[in-house]
Amino acid sequence: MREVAAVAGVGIKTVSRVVNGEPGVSNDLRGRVRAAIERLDYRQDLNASLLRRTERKTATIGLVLDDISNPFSSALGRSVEDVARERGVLVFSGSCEEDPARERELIAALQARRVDGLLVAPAGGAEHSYLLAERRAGTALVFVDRPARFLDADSVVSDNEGGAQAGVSHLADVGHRRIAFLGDDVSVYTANARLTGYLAEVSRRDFEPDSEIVRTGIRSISDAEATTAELLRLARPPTAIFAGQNLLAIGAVRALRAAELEHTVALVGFDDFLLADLLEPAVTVIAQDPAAIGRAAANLLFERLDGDESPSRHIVLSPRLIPRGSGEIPPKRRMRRGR
Amino acid sequence: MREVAAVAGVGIKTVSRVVNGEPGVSNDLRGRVRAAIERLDYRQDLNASLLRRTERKTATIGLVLDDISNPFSSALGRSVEDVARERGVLVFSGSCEEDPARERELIAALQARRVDGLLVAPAGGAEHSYLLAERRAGTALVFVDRPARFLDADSVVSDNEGGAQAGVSHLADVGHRRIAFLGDDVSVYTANARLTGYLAEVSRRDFEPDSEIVRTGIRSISDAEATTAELLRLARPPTAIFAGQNLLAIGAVRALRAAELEHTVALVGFDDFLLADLLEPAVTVIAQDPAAIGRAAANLLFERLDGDESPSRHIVLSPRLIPRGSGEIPPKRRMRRGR
DNA sequence: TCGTGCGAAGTCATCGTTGACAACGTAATC
DNA sequence: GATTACGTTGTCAACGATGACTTCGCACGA
Repeated sequence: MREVAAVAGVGIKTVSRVVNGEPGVSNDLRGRVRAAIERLDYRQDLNASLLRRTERKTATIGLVLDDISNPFSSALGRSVEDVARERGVLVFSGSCEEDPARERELIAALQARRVDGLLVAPAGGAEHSYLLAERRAGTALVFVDRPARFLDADSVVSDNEGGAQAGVSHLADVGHRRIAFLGDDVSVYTANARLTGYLAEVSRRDFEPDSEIVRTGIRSISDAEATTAELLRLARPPTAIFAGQNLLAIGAVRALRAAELEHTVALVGFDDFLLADLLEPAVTVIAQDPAAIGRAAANLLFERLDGDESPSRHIVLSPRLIPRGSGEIPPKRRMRRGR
Repeated sequence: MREVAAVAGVGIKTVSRVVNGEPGVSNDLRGRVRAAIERLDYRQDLNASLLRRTERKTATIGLVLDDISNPFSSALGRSVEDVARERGVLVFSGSCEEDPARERELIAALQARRVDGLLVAPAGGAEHSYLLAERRAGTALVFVDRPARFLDADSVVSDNEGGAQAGVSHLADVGHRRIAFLGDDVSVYTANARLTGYLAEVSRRDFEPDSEIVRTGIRSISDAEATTAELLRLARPPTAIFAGQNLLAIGAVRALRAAELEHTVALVGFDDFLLADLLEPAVTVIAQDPAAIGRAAANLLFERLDGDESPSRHIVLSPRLIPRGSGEIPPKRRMRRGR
């Protein structure tokens, strides 16, 4: 900057004024400064600039998700990015893999870089009172996909419980009485809520509860595949499966295919996924709208950054049942293998 | 920081030493400083810190991709993040949507924040000589998925041409002579390379070239679906389709299904995608390894940041043909609809 | 002629932090 | 006892930039 000033033959402050488009610079000087900037490839150092500025904003936010390569997360991330871009804000993104320690590390790293706001999908089991201090320090904070624990903060989530209940209800309407549940660890908020919805509907319908067909702690496609295979080998196998997450539904499809039962055992999954409609049978899902969740969360965050100090808001989006075939398979008495 | 120093009753420099784990602080003082930090919820301001430091590193890199919500991109992004995390580096990510202007804007925003390095998948048509200045200024630069234009810089790409050629060759081996090509705009490097591979193989085999069945400028699932439907309605429809990208293969599947030709017309896609193996027929693909590409690019970037000044390196990863069924359908004489 | 007002440009301190260096106290050495 | 050495701690300037303020020149009206 000093160099630019020297080359243009002006004071350093004038360069600052030109760079920031402030008034009070003659056209002559403005031109000379512009030329010097061009010639020297000068780029303003935003970090230094923001250090000095009164309104200490880095025009930067942090996005902490479970795993940005999950289709749900990446769609959400993309919509956050789009909202941020409109405001000239850049997004740091990080995956915490359901590890509370990793979550804290990530958030600390983001804090150290003085992000203006944080969008967080908290890891299962994490506890967020430690964020109180950050918030007092002025960082906006919105929880996304999952609410905070022990901290009163904005959140944007799906109606997981209602969605799961609707899914199970759908299966029950077709005639199923023995519906298995596949879900992630119950320490994960969404997994727990969906399990709750499942149990609520099972009990509302007076189905025989059976812990043997309620499986939690399942995280990956291959976990889900193995567990489903196990379920299918039970003495009294389920006639339908409710999968609590996109990857788990995919794993269930794999296992059903392997057992050639995809047209026999019904399946409803939480989360829509690409190609669900092209499988045979097409997979009935409770679809969330990740882009809408991300957009809503980002908008909320920016409202807070703009100074909205109203009490915490909790936005709940309703997922939508999309019947496609796999959820409409009626229960059939079937022979157990080898009997 | 001043506050911390006051509370601990020490000089500000001592606080700095404690925060940075520098030696030469007595245990007594170190303890008091730690306590004060804890009590005041002090967080070091990395931006200010890095401003002052001699080795001016922000421990931050930028990742510019076409669209981070694309499965290929998000897998790549995730592996970059993992490599970065090991080094305590945070990742800014942004999507440029094949828009060179957006790409420049994004890169300028990243530069203004003084990222240490950039990983860029350049937009089609973009030209990168403007990055010369940045690189002179010390920013490391690695191109990923696509090489730079008019700039000598490291790159990590797949062998697009070879992969496409192998895919077409595979179809030809099954007996196809009339193979359609679906691809993005040829200004996009990968699309162009894959088209080149396609044309090379078509000409090597002395197939009748026919521009009617070579379609470019296709970007989305729905574009691909519409175009495929069009191809199928031709007087002389192709007996096989080569889709130049994951989304395009999916669109082609949709159209084939709609026409009930999925078992009649062969299909090979570039890029693997989730569930490709569960479709009926399962989709034969030329699989890239996005995680490996991301990892390699990130490692290269960090080597450069560590001071490696050797000439530009160009890493080329070979994609792998995965036969699954759709690519092994032999050509059949078929009735045109309504004939 | 002089004071006034105004726009344009520059000076200086400062944001939070660290590098260079000085100052201090204590112990070992001559 | 004076000198040297060393480990601890503090002071100061500076990183690149901007906010508050001052200075300067000029036109204007009394």
